[in-house]
Amino acid sequence: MGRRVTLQTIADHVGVSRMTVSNAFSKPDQLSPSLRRRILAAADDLGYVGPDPAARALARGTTGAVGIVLTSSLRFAFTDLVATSFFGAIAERLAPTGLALTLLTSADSGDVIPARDVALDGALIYSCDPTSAAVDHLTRRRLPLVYVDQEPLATVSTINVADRTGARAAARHLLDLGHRRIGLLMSGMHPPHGLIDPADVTIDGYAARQRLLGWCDALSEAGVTPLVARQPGADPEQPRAAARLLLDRPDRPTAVLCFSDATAHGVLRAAVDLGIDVPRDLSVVGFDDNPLAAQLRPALTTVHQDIEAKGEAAAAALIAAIADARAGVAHVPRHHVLPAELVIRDSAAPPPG
Amino acid sequence: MGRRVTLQTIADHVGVSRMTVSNAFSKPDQLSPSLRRRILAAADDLGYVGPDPAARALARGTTGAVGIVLTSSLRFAFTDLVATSFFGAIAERLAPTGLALTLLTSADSGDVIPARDVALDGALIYSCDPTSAAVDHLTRRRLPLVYVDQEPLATVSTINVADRTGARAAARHLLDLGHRRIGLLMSGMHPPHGLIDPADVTIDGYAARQRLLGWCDALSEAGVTPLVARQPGADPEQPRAAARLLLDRPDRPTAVLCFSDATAHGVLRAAVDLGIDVPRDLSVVGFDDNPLAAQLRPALTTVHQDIEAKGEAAAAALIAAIADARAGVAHVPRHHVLPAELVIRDSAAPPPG
DNA sequence: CTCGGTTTCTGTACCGGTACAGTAGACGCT
DNA sequence: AGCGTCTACTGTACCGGTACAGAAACCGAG
Repeated sequence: MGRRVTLQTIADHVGVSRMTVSNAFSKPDQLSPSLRRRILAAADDLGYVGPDPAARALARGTTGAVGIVLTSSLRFAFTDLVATSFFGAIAERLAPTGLALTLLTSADSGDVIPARDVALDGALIYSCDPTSAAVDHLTRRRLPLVYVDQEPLATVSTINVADRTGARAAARHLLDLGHRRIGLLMSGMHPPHGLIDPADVTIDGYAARQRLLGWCDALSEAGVTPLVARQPGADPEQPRAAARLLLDRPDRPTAVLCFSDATAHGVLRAAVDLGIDVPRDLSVVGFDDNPLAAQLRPALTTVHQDIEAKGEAAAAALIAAIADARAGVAHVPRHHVLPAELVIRDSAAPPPG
Repeated sequence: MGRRVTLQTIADHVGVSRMTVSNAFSKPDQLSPSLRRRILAAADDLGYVGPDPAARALARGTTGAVGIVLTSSLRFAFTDLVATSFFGAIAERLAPTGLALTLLTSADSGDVIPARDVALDGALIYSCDPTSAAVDHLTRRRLPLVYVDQEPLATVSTINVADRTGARAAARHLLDLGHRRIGLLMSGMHPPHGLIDPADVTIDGYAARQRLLGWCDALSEAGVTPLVARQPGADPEQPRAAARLLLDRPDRPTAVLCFSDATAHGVLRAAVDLGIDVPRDLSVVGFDDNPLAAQLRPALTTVHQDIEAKGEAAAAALIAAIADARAGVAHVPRHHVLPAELVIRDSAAPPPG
C-alpha cells in the first residue's frame, strides 16, 4: 500500500505543478477548463476525493464548522422539543452557507476539551452557565460568538426573548381572571428544590430568572405573594411530583404559572391524579408554546416564542460575526430581543366559587 | 496588533525550544514539572489558550470530531423525538471520549460540501439514502463509518433494529385479536402518496421497508390483503390527513398498523375527527415506543425499540472503528441487531361486532 | 513589430503544530 | 574509571494544503 494521494501525487501524474492542481479544486477560474478536466480526471483515477480538510483549515484559517455549546446535560437538551426545534432551525439556516454544526458540551471531560480542542469558525452559546470552562475557552480563543438566552454582554451579539414581558402578561392574565392564590413552578438542576422563597432562585439560567421576574412584576403590583415550587429536570414526571407540592394542600393555589410547557404538562397530569379539573378548579399557564401545547387536553394557555425565528436570528448573527472576523473588521455586536406573546387557549379560566 | 501567539512565541519568552513548549501542553511527562509550570504560566500571560486545533489536526491526523449524516431535511430530523433521543444518546456516549458530534446534511448545498470538506475522525450514517453524495464522499475519504438503520453492508459496521420481527409481531397481534380488514400507514417524502399498492413502497428507507415486510409476513400468512396509504412527512398533521384516506370509506379497516408513533398519533386524531372510538371501533398500533406513546389517549400499543441502546451501540461501534484505524489495524465490521418488542397498551382491541 | 493587458501556470514561503531520532548530563553499578 | 540507562530537552523534517508574487505565452491594438 503506497503513500497517501496528495496534490503532489496528482501533479506528478499530470505533469503540472502542485499549485495548479490546488487551483483545479479551489479556484477553477485560475486555469484552463481543459487542463482542469484532465487534472480532475487524474484525481478521480487516483482515488483523490478533494483537498484534505485539516490541511486546508490550517492554510486557510477556516474550518467550515461552527460549534454550539449546550447545557451540561446533552441528554436533557435532546429531549426538549423547544431546544431541538431551535437546533433544527439553526442547522437549516446554516446549511446553505456550507457550515456544519458541531455539538459541544460545557462539561469538560478529562484531558480533551472540545471547546478548546476542536477546530471551529465560531460558536453559539445556548443557555449556558457563562462562567463555565467551555465558554471561557471559546472566549479566549477569540472566536466569533453569539449568546442565546443569556445575560446580554456588551462584547458579543446576543439573542434573547422578551421573557420578562411575556411572563408578566401571563401573570396579569391570571390576575385579570380574578386569581389571587397563585403558584409558580420553576425547574432547575441545582438545589434548592421543593417549596422555596422566590428570592432564592438565583442559580437558574438567565431566561428562567427573567420569567420569574416578569411574574413577580405583575404579582407584586397586584399585592399578591406567590407560592413557589422548584424541581430538578423538566421531563413530565418531575413536575408532576413537584406540582403535588403546590396542589396537595388545603390552601392550594387556584392557578399555576409554569416555567415551561413541559412543566405545565406535569401540572396537568398531577391535576388528573388528584381529581382536580383544569380549568374549572385550577388554571395553568405555560411558557414557550411548545408544539405539544396546543395538543394537550385542555389545550394549554401559554406564552409563545418563535423558535424558528430565534434559530434563524442566532445563525444569522453568527454568520455576520464570522464574516466580519474573516474580513478583519471589528464586529459590532447586536442585541436582538424577540417578542413573547400570550396565547390564550383552554387551560386558564376564572377561579372557582 | 502584533503577530499571533504560537508555540514559538512562548518558546522565545521562556528560552526553550518550541518542541518543549509543545510537550508542556501535549506530553506533560516529557519534561520536568517545574519547567512545565513556567511554560504554562508564560503561555497564560501571553494569552495562549492551547495548541491550535487545525494545526494539531494536520500534524496528528486526528480532529476530535465525528460526523453524523442525517436525512436531507434537518428540520424534520429535529422535530422527531425518536431521532433526537438517538442523537442525545450518541452525544452522551461520545462525551467522555472527548469527541464532539458534527451534524452533516446529505443535501449538498453549492460548492461547500460538509461531508467532503469538514475535518472528521469518522462518521455515523443515520437512516440516509446510501447513494447520496454525502455518503459517497465519506466513503471515498476512507473514514471509519457506521451505518444505522440502513441496509447492512459487508464493509462497514451496522446497527439495526429487528424491525421486521417487531412489525410481524404487531401485525400478528391484530390478527390474533380477530382483525381481518387492516390498513397500513406509511410515511415518506417522495411520491407515490395516497392509497397505494404495497409493492410500490420501494423508495423509502431501509427501516420502513423492513417494517412493511414484517407486516406483510404476518398478513399474507393469514391470507389478509391490507389497504396501504402513504403520506409525506411525519408531523402529526400529515398522517391525520392520510389516515382519512383509510378511515373515511364504507369498508374502512378495523385496525391500522402505523409506520411510527408519530403517524399513529395522527390516526388517533383523525379518529377523533371522524367520531371513531379507539379501540372500540378501531385499533391502532404504532412503532418505536416514542416517549409520547404511553401518554397518548388511549395509551398506544406499539413496538418498542431501545433508542438509548441504539445510540450507545452506534457510538461504541464508531469509537471501535476509529480506534482500529488509528492503530492501523484492519477493522472487522460488526452487525448489531437490537430487539424490537411489542408493547401492549390500550389502543388495540378486538374488532367491533 | 512592439507594447500593454490577459490568461495560464509555477516557485517559494508560509500556516502551527507533532513525530522521531537524537544529545547531553546525571545517576547507578561494577 | 568505564559503561549502560534514565531523564530532560532539542533539531529537523514533515503533515497537506494555500497565498502571493512572479514568469511565460498569447492576443489585439497601434
